[in-house]
Amino acid sequence: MDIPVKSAETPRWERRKEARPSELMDAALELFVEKGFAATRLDDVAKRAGVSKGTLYLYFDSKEDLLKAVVREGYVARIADAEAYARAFTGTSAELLRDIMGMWWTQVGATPMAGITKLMIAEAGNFPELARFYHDEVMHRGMGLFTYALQRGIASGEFRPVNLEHATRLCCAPVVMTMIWKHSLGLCTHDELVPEAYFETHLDMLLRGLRSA
Amino acid sequence: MDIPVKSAETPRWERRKEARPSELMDAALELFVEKGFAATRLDDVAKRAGVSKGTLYLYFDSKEDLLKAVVREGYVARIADAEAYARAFTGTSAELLRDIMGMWWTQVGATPMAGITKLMIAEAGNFPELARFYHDEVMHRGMGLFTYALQRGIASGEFRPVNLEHATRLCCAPVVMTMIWKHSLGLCTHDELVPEAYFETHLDMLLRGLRSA
DNA sequence: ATCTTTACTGACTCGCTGGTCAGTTACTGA
DNA sequence: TCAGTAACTGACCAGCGAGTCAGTAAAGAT
Repeated sequence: MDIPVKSAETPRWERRKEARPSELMDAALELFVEKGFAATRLDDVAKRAGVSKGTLYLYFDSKEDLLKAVVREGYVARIADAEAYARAFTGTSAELLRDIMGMWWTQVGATPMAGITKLMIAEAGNFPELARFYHDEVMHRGMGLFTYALQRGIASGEFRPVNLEHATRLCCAPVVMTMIWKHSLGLCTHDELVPEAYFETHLDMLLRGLRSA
Repeated sequence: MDIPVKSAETPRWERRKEARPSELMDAALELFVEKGFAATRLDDVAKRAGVSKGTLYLYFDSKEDLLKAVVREGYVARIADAEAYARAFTGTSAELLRDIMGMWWTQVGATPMAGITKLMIAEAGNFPELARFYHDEVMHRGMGLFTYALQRGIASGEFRPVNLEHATRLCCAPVVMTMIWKHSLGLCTHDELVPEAYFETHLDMLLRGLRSA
């Protein structure tokens, strides 16, 4: 009697214990960035990952737990790589600044991970511990890279002495703004901005401002 | 029998038709900025404004309507004022840049209104029309002020020719970032940054980068 | 004083969604 | 081939909060 539709064909679902968490986190990242944390339904996250909501709860304790996983996952070891790169660098400090900015954009800014920054800005008030983690482990260490390059240039006489805290922020602000823009107001405009060209202008202006002459 | 507590004292509530809307919008602004749109309860908004939720619905059709009112209200005519100021300005373009930035910070950045920017970034995806309104009427016009000052300086030979689109964004990014920071990750750090000093450094660097020499 | 108007209240409804769990089905290995 | 296991499903529940409305009382009119 049972209707034997698709019998012996592909099973209705597969067991894929390994792949599920990252698929769920990818789906969650997209939706959290797009709609915000509170406005995202877990049913939708599960659907986008191709599973049911029950499965989501096999891998994550709660919605907040999922958010934390998404943020921690996105951060990964990229900053540590960049730190090692900076320490080993032997060229001019101007080149180092350019490299750090380029790596930041190509490996983070131009990827979906850039959305995490927007997400943390939107949700910092509701998840203070998570915000602190992100601030300490991502923002602060990331900014530290620029501080290092600036300090290095000043020590060698390549740059004039400037307020390090201020100069570091001035390096980062245009890049962070561009990442945020892409995932917020930029969505409702036909944006002609070419980030790479923009950052080239940014570096040019910055280096003129840092010239020791 | 009725317990005559506070009889003949202050009435339980007052009729204040005129003041209610702005009081409600002020309360809503605070909570939206603090918790985000979806995570804010209208009961809390009403309570903070000292009324019941029913009263809120006398003045606003829905939660979304309240958000729109808050955003439009915050924007007000400040930009128009600044535009008039810029057109009438007779000093150097460097001074004009400094004035625009200073006015922006003191009249918006340093007030609760700065939170609207963060709010729009967080909610742009959920309210496209509102985001477009904010983009066109606030961001775009605001950036136009800097474009004007830069163009003016280039025309007079005070600044060297630069990509206007890029330079405009470079002027704004540090200010916008500081406003956003104040209302997000900045909440969980004992931030030592003095915005006024930071913007002074920003202008100094910027003007060195713009020097025509 | 008393009536009328209307700003305001707060208890209620109802849809929605985070979270649960008993049951189902794909795999495993003997 | 046929249990045994565990990954997965989806119907369900409980609580929450946006939005409603019949009733209340403050201010104004007569």
